[in-house]
Amino acid sequence: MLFLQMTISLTEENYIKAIFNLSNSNNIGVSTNSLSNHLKNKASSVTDMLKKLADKKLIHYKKYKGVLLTPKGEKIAINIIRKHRLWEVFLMEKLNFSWDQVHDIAEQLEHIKSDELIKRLDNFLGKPTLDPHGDPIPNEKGKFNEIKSMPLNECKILKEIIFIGVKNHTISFLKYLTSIGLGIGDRFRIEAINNFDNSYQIKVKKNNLVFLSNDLASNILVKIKNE
Amino acid sequence: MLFLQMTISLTEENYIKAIFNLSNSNNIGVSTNSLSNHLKNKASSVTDMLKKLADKKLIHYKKYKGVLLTPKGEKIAINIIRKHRLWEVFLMEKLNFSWDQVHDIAEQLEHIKSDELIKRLDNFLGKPTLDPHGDPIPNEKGKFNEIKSMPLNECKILKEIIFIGVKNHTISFLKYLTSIGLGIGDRFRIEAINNFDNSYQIKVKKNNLVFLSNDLASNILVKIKNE
DNA sequence: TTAAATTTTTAGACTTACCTAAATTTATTT
DNA sequence: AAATAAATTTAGGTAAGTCTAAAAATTTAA
Repeated sequence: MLFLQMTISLTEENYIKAIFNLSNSNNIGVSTNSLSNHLKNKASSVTDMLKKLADKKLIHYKKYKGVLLTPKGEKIAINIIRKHRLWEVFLMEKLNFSWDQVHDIAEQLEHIKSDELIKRLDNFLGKPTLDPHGDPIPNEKGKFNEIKSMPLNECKILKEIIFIGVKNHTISFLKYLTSIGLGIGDRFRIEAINNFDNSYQIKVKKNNLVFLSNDLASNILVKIKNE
Repeated sequence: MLFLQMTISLTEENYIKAIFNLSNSNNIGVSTNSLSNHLKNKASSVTDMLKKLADKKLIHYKKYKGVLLTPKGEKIAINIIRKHRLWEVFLMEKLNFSWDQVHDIAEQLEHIKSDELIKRLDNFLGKPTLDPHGDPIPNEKGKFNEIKSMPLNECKILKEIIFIGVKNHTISFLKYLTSIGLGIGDRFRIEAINNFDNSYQIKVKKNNLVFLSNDLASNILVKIKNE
């Protein structure tokens, strides 16, 4: 049995990435026009490429109906995003670029083909889980750390949650967090959710229970630990 | 007055690099066939591209006569080589790749377009002048450090010379160099060349005169300081 | 629910970078 | 200096990825 390694062109990679980025969590297909706008190509060119990607089983495509990535296509998209974000970390942390300079360069670097390179780059950077813009970096298996702001829509009472950042960067907010004993990197569990005002009671490691108002909770970024 | 930035495709870059690498120091044009072999393209394809590069004033091309790079073309070639070698240093020194793994990856990375990136990478790596294979890395202006093994064919008596490496890596050779007071990084001047046996007398900084046999001299790598 | 507007696809063409086969030029031999 | 061999170019064709213009399907609105 012979397995041929399907090659994916740079252009195809860009279409796959665009489809991924334009996909909503609701499973509504991405329209030809939105891809056309996003990629700055004519809609007719998009249609041509969609046929090609469908032939390669990277997308589900029904004429006039918009597209979604297949699992195979999604894996490719996530890998490109992983590479993009790791390179952004490299550019900012090692080469001291500012956040507004890195995108265009990472856009080129994300297409470099070498799994070993990305493995080593990941290690070199200390296996970061967030890029400099605060976007999550999927791991080698394509798994994203779930980074959300509270309130969490699912029941996460049982899982360990890590406090990884804030939306509101005012000094007073940061001081308040410190005063209640919540620092970046702290792990906690939700002990109770008060349905009346959507406030939380959380237990920070080695500390007492802490009360979080919904307003406060919605300004912190958390990561739900990968299983 | 409007200056249009000429864009050079990846393919064109590879042709320019190939022409540079196949050019001898004697000014004999590179043949279509040698490019065809080197690039693994048919000779007819090479001819097509040569016409295109000539239109862009990147090469001097006369039908049936072979090609040479114009100063403009050479500048581009040297910049690609600079990028390639800097990335190789990065891959080996920062990501711990072995020398046989880096070429293919650097072959991709050399085409990333960003002057600022290369400037910062160069700094990050400590502005190296040699890549891991011992090949010289041209500086930002495209100037190569002259790295040669002795005997030097030109008269370099007056210039300061830096001892930067050895061809022969045996312990006994290295021990001998140490014993005569010559270590890597040492600067010296040639004080005399003995025409009879092509041996040298050199003056190492702050030391006495040292005698170098031709045999010994031809096993050390030196850099003639850029003016 | 039919007409109008919008979206998407089809059809046909262009450019880049490649190919094969044939023609031409240059180099080598006798 | 012909004749042959080798190198190079020309001519015509292909695939990828784009385009414009026109046709078809879908959606929106009267």
